Amino acid sequence: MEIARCLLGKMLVCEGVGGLIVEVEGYVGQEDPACHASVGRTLRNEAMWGLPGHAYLYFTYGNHWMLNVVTEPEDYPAAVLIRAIQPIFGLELMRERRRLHLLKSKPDDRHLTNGPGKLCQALALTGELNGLSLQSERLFLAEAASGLALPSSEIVETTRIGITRGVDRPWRYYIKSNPFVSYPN
DNA sequence: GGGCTGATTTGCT
DNA sequence: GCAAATCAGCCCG
Repeated sequence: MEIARCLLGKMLVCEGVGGLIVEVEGYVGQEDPACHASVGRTLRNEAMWGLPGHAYLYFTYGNHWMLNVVTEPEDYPAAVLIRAIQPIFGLELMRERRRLHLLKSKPDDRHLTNGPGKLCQALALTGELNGLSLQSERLFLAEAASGLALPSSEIVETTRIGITRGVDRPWRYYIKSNPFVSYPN
């Protein structure tokens, strides 16, 4: 889970649109009942068994793509789900893609990227990018401007959400008091 | 602001 | 067939 914590505060950019990672969850190994790899190696979760530093993208609930960062060496399935980012670049494009103005609720930039499905829509991340390196032209993960790691006093550790198995493991991390975190405590 | 529910497609048993 | 690492709308207060 060390890597999950390190990803907080890092910059994620896809074709000029992106922001700072503010919320993540770790899914580790076949023994983790919430990890997609718990069912073994399949076509869907193949990318998780691949090289670290690459993307694992999957589709769920009929509408949503989810972005994960593969974290362990080849043949050990583990990844960190990016649950929320703070928008920095390409705000206008994000607003267009999210179509907040068409929703009933009042437009609020927090709704651009405060959830794993929302941020994929805002950055236009789909299965097309599955398995891609996170140091590629299109999709890029970089150090935050300061280059400094976040002090642990700024990180909140809780249980993962939106799952039905392995709910006890405290592998969700987010930046304290950040307005773009989904379901802050 | 919080809780509940329907939507909708894919991958896997 | 069914469950799913979600989201938005609706109701309530």
